[in-house]
Amino acid sequence: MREENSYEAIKDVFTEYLIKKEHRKTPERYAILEHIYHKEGHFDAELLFKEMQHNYRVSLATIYNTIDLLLDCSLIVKHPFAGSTTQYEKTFGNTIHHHLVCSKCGAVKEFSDKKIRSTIQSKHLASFDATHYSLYLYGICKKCRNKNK
Amino acid sequence: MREENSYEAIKDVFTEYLIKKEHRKTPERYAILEHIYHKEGHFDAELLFKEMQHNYRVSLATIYNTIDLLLDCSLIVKHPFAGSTTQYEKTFGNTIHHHLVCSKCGAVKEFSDKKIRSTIQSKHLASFDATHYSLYLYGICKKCRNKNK
DNA sequence: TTTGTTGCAAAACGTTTGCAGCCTC
DNA sequence: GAGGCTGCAAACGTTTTGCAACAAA
Repeated sequence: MREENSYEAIKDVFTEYLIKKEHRKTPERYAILEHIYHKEGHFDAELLFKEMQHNYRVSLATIYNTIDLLLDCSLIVKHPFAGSTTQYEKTFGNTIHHHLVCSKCGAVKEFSDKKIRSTIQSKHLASFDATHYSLYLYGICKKCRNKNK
Repeated sequence: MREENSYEAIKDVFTEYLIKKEHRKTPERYAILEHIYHKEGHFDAELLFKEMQHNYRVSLATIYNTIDLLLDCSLIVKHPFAGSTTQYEKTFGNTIHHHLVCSKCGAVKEFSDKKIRSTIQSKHLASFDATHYSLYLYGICKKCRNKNK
């Protein structure tokens, strides 16, 4: 299975990271990683907490702790969207996409553009190993544009 | 003076926005806009508050209020960098640049790439009027790369 | 066995809100 | 003059922290 394989690879990345940093490989950390990588879309700490309560008992504190680790090893990214909670997203296994953010209503839409993608990916910086990127286009969405005419 | 002209233009954008939205043109709002547009780099609400205390008395509440307005009319953007406070940046008057964010140490560096810039800018989306964009490349900076060898 | 990690609850912190007075319009 | 805006301080809600118990190494 493609998905199985890719999740196993992700798990290995995390394991390597934990070993390198001399952090412990706790079941909670893997449960959180697994949960994140088996769902789609953006999430915040509390959403994980609520969703996971059905299957696996973890405290919010542990979720925050694990989110920090996952950010540190780039398995998730932090988004700048407005709103009270910080939004995250997994970095691998997604169709690579960009975000359109409406400056008026805050709506976030995703799109994908091959040319933009390849231009960015082909950029190699001497002093920086880029593993992934986030692109946000800000503007006015269709709905808001029509509203204020 | 080039700078004077461009700041005046920014001010006009803000004024138009305030009129359109039927918000009042208060001295505090213009003072905050002016302060932001006469400084370089990223900032958060408290930094503005501290810096402005020397010249102009504004409350933190008003700063937050004004930041919301400036976000709404796209004169500033919100950044997704890690850290306790939300970071903002003016959208005009900067050399257009992209951000390199080190996943390890959190350092943020700026760079500029003509090809990336023009590819993104030439993208026209039917249902979305894009006014500006933010690009973040995530990876490991030189310092951290050497450290963990 | 050692010590990092967890869960819980309390604390901290950035941001928002309520309200009285002020100042645009 | 009316009502939006400000400053202040209190409230809110997310995230962090301290601590005792637990479990990975």
